[in-house]
Amino acid sequence: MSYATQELIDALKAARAAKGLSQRALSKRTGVPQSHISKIETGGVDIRLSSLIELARTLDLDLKLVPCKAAAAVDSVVRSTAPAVAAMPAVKELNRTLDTVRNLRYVYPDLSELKKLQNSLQALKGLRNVGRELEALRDIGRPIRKLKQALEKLAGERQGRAEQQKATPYAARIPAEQLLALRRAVGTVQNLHNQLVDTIPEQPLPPRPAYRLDDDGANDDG
Amino acid sequence: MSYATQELIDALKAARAAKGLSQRALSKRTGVPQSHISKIETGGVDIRLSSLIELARTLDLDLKLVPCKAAAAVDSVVRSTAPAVAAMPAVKELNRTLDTVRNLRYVYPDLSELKKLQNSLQALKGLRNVGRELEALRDIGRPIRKLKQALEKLAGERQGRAEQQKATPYAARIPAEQLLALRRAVGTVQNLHNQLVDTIPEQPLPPRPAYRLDDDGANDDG
DNA sequence: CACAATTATATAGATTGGCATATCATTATC
DNA sequence: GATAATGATATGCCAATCTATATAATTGTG
Repeated sequence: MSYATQELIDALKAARAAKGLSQRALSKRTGVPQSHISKIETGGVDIRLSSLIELARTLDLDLKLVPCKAAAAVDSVVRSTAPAVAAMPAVKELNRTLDTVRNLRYVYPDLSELKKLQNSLQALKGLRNVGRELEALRDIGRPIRKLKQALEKLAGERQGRAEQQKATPYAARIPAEQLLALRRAVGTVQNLHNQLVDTIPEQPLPPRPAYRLDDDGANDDG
Repeated sequence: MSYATQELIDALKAARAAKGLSQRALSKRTGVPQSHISKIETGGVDIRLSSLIELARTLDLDLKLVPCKAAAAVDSVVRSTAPAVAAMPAVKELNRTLDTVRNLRYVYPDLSELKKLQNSLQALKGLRNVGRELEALRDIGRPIRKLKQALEKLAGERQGRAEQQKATPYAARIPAEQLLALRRAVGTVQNLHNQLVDTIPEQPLPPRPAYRLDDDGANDDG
């Protein structure tokens, strides 16, 4: 496989990872079978143009033929658009929430919902267009911070009562109400993620219960 | 074939045409068989990435994967590099010569050498790096303008003599000397073209007779 | 250890890629 | 003016390889 080819394939792979899409999820969106995506990413197959374009489109990438002379300038332009997002307040909010979650996970390391939440947020961070979703991100972060406060208060109370905390299954360590809130948060994040990954025919972003409706989305599995 | 695919193929085709390369010439340079190039350009075949990259490379194009968001900016950059050439004095000289030739063709519409010359000049215009060849272009334009003057003088003389101009074959309407000069001009232009298309292992540009030496070059046929 | 999700492999079928050649256009020669 | 010749592009045929369906290996989780 030529260098240029490898470079393109790597870019595709990176883009998929940045969006937090699994090969299967990407497959569903593109119509390109998952097994192909696997081969493409690993096996150095000489992919056909239609497949490449399908994959690129779904990853919000455009395949362009630019004069070599302009290649450097183009790279510069591309670089200048991507990290612009990183400086925006939306990402700051996102990072803040991510910190909160990491903090929570330190206290509740076995809570799978927290891990899921962290992963979803991380995936969200990889999306280019997340920068415009400040409000949505605040709506996500606020309840999570509230949740953290509630849990801290709870921990304080429990400390007084000195219960047998280790024996109880970890999921039971926090009241059902908070657990539900947590799951709702995961759902909201993944919902937003799906919205941003690209316009998919699904219900708008207002929080929905945590149960599944379909399995088209990326990673929005239980 | 998808729209995006078609667009890329068209771009390739245009790039080839702009370089004045025949399918066969491109084939020689890329290793991609001419029959494929034909199929690619016409038959809507789902070309493989390696072929696409080979063709692109030879046409001085880079295949880039850019975020859709940055696509417009990239287009702008590409546009801004290409026509920069169009404003340069070298291109002005080229256009001047082209005008002269068009003018001549109006008077001698059947003279195949003139058509060839015009085509060669047009192909030259499509080359990115022609902008640096002001002197060479002047060397081309000067004899052509001189040729035109000579022919105009000749036409004036003939008008007086009132010969049967229509009956004589068109090639005979101008004296052998001028015809030779014309052919020399064609050769010079195509020579320069070959030089610029990209560095190919051939003799340098000093004017050579119009006969063929090999068939590797683009269009440097008789 | 079972279960689920993600990724990799195997075999069957479709299509490209390459070779030889046909078609079409233009030029040269008689 | 007809015909041959040169060059450019398009079309059949066959091997090579990609794409697709199904399945297996791998990894993480409870």
